[in-house]
Amino acid sequence: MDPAITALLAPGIPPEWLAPPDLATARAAQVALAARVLRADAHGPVRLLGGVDISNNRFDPEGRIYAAVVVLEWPGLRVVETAGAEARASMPYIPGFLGFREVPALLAAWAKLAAKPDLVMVDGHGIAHPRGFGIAAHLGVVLDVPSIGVAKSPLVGRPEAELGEAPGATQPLVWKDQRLGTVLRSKRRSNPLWISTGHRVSPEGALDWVRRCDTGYRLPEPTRQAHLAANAVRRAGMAAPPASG
DNA sequence: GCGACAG
DNA sequence: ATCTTGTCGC
Repeated sequence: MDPAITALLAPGIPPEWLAPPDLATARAAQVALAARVLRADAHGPVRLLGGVDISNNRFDPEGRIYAAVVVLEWPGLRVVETAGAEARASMPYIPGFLGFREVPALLAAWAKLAAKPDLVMVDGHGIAHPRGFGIAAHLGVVLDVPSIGVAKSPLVGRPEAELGEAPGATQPLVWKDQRLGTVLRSKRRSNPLWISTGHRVSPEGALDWVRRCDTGYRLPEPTRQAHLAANAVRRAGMAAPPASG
């Protein structure tokens, strides 16, 4: 295990839990770690916003994962730093276990940042997950950083009522009598975003932050920039693009 | 038992 | 997730 990465882990997070040997162990780790998720706004002032995403090749026999972390100033939403990393996938994509596939690569990129974000948006679900531990909650808990899940399609739960067509329309995202987040039509004629608490951010707070990061695209700026950055990392075949402004 | 199933 | 430019529709 890379010491640069284990040094990032919050106290009480066993490094070996990042890459469980089998799905049964992975599931147990999710249940244990989900107990640490804070579903309320419990964070300090936000001056730096983070966005993370990964990119990979459809049929790369090497199973390489290219991760990117972008840091944006708040307010302003300008990208002030970008970090990338390449890692081997420890497991294939399995719905419900995305965190184990992508988080290690994200941590490797995170370790390269000069300044860490105060709050991060993740491409995927937070607590809107079978065991309440989607990738946004996963990253948030292992780093103990406030996080928000911004997914492009559903995993569990549904809008409380029919979602309006107008841009800005919302519906509470509910599952098993719990409000986990919000379904948001961020853009006209686009499929909605599935926003949920990751860690240290309430379902309502998560929606507020996503709305503050609207730049006219379907995705909020942090996640949108992270997606572009991850693709750039992969196409360049490099793991450490220089910081930009 | 069967279908659903983030990226 | 990714292969890919222009094109159709609102």
